[in-house]
Amino acid sequence: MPAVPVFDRGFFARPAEEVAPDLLGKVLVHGPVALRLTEVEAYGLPGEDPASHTYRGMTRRNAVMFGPPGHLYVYFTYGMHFCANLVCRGEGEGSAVLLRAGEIIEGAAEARERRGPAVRDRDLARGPARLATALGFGREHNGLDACDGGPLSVRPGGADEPVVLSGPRTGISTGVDTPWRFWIDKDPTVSPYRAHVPRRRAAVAPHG
DNA sequence: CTCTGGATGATCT
DNA sequence: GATCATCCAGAGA
Repeated sequence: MPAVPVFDRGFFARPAEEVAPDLLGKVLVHGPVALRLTEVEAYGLPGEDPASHTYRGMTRRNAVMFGPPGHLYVYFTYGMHFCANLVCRGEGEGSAVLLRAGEIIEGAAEARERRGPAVRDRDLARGPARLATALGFGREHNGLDACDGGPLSVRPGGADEPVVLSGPRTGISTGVDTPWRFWIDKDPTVSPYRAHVPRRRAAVAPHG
């Protein structure tokens, strides 16, 4: 049987804003679950993109983003959610593409087991934290290589090139003028756009 | 569909 | 101490 073409490290060794639209329509595979990517966001370089986790330089959390391209960067946020990126550019640079949404095309049973029995098909991976859950990404997957022939890989999608649109990134408080969110036009699995809303934490009961 | 607010803890200043 | 690349339930239209 023919070998399945898999995206190599060179595919990711480019600016994230170029890799991001190229990922749309491609298939991200993690173990038994395969997902057709429908929405992604590019995050840029230290000192250049204020919305990027690498804006202020390397920390323990974002260290994987400064490593070689083609690896998975998983981070924990809002006290309960994981989100996943694919590292771009070259080692030491600090850039990545956030995986925001997709359509589950294989392993729907596993994805639903992780997401819950009542979740509709199109909502299984509609949103970055939902996508991470559906694919089973957690802390232990931070740094996982998508180019080493292991359980994580990116493969070609169908022959038809998707219609790609772009606009401002979702849920961020800075860098809102950079149109580095990319999605497939009219795809039902694309997450609804939400502007960032600053919110105060619920007031703690005053001493009693 | 839209809007609102709560959950919950790691991370960084 | 404030923020956070979010999700969910509930109310209203």
